[in-house]
Amino acid sequence: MTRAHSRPPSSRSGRPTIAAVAQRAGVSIATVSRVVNGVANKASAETIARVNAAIRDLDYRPESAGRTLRIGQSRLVAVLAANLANPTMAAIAATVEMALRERGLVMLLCDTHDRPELQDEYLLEMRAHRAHVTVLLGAVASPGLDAARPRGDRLLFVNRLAPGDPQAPFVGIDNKGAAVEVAEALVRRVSGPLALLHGSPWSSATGMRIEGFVERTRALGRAIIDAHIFGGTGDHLEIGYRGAEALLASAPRPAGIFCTSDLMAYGAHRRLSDAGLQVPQDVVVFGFDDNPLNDWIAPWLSSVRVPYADFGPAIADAVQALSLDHASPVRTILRHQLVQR
Amino acid sequence: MTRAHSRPPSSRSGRPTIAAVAQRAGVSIATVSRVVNGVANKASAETIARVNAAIRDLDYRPESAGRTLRIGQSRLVAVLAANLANPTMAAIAATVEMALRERGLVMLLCDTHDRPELQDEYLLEMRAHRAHVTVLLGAVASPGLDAARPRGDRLLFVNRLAPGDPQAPFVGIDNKGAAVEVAEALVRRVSGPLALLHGSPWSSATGMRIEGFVERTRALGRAIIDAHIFGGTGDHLEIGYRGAEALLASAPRPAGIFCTSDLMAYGAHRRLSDAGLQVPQDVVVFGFDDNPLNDWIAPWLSSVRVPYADFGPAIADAVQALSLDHASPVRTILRHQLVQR
DNA sequence: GCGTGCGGGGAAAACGTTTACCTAATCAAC
DNA sequence: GTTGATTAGGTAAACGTTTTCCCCGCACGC
Repeated sequence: MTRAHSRPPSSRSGRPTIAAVAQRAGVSIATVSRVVNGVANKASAETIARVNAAIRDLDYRPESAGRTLRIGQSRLVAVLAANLANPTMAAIAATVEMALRERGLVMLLCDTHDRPELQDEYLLEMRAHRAHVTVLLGAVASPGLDAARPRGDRLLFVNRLAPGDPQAPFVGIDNKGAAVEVAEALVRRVSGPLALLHGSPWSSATGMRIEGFVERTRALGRAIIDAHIFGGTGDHLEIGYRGAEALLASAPRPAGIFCTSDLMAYGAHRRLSDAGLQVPQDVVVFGFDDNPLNDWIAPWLSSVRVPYADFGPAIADAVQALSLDHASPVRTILRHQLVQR
Repeated sequence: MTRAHSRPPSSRSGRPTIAAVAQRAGVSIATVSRVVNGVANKASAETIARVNAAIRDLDYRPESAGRTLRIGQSRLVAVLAANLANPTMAAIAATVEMALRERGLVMLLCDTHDRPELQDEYLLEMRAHRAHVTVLLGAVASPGLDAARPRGDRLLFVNRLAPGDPQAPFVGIDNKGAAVEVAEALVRRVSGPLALLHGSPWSSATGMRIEGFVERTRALGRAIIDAHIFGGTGDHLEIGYRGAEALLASAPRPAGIFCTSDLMAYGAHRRLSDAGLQVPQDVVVFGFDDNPLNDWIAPWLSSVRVPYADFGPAIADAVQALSLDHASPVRTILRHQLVQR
């Protein structure tokens, strides 16, 4: 049996702990902690140097569980994305992650698949991890969401407003304004009735896109053919395909179509191509999001470009504002841009 | 009236703790813990029921930091993806997340952008979080990676073999075999020389794709025009575009092109379209990955379909095998499929 | 001479779990 | 009736941090 010292310098797990660093630097663990966290006026320059040397020598990095337990807050920022298969969401997630990292935070990314039960499960899980802030990248109404807000969980809504609470912290674009611009552009480019293609409008983003487009189109004296597809799997690609199919049967056939998402536009385009129609020569198609791949694979698609690169910093800033000053009403509207092809 | 007991039932943070549950159920915290974790033969059916009732009443969920600290292992599975902007990676990440969730694990997803420093930073961060396993969804050689293995970090390599250690736990497809099939298909479909379009082959996946294609094409007596683009940003779309440009200038112009990724194929297609060429009528283009959107937006593209839906379960299984039996050599080869369009 | 403030640093108490021991009681087997 | 195993449950010690009190020494103003 090894008659060990009073305390082994590194834990049984084999990792260096703060105690090991303290021992090597010849100081107390309190001092090490203060040096690591940069507490001012609590250590001489010489002590700081000694501690940092020990940290380097031992390859020490503080364990997050210990800190989280003590602080009651982790450095994890949970991002609950509605659908990772959507390239726009994935692109936003990537920029968010980078921006958070620069601020010393770590992104925890999940895919809720737009399902309320999954969203609720994740909300609880993230609470258990004492997430710094939970970012809902496309929230869906759910019981767990209703429960989370009064409980004091810090939530940030992105793209879609909080269901039932338009005042909740939000980062996104002016969906309605953008849809108005789409209507104006389509009226300018084609004649005759315009088509609107969408699924169930239960999210604020979809709702406002529809609203803006309908209002402006009517105001400009154009008829609207509403080709909504409710029910089914809710898959945007399929909605687009089936919606376009319905439109092909309508007379007169609309020469301009507004789809409430790029994915829907992809689906619609597929059906139109199958029917031998050229986009945009025979029919102009507008999507929404203008995901980063469009320039390469959908040069036929007009869309509303959301500034995905700006989302990262904007969300990271909002996250920090939210954790510093709980009362501050965060609301960031990013600038979109019409892309016509 | 609150008669201050010896201990408040819920911590100052306002959340119910295991102590609160114990008090309400009239048992010790040890018993609550055992019930929560399903330890057999340590609680009567009646006690279990009482504890569960208390848990429901208080809306209790164990805090992960406490558990992690005690166990020395968190339920986080870190996934370090090389490039989230690639729809295939995003799709794989989504299936991984779902499969892990079914096994009670949580995915922590990061984007390394194929940069060694970032990968190293994340490896350390995940170690600090005591990640269950770290999954490298496209690893890149780096000093931190070399350091992590002897240290005992549990690593799982997906798609690309571990740089410098082909024996390390791996989940992926048979890249070389797939590339052989591509060569055979192209030889069958077009005549004349074939083109190979790729970037720097520092990853095993790219390397084996090149190897398989080159070997088989030569064996079949066809010439190869190698249009590699090294340097630059390394962006696949751009590589494809510039590579196609080089091919347009070559005589004779190849009637079949193999791009080592779908993204490259997108870029190439864009350049070919600009030149007025039709795919696949004028030139057959093969990509690799066949990401889920191809059916909709790239009906011109032939590709190797990786079974992204199978990755989730396969990776989750590997993660569990790795954490149960450290010695077991994990190696899963998933079945790919040639998709010709 | 005396308070007073400040720079520098240590001891120890949490934070919320899990689990190694212990103790009783019950029950089957001899 | 004594053993020995098994079930049921409690006590208390970790796990690795941060932070609140302390203490000490020294300079400063009076």
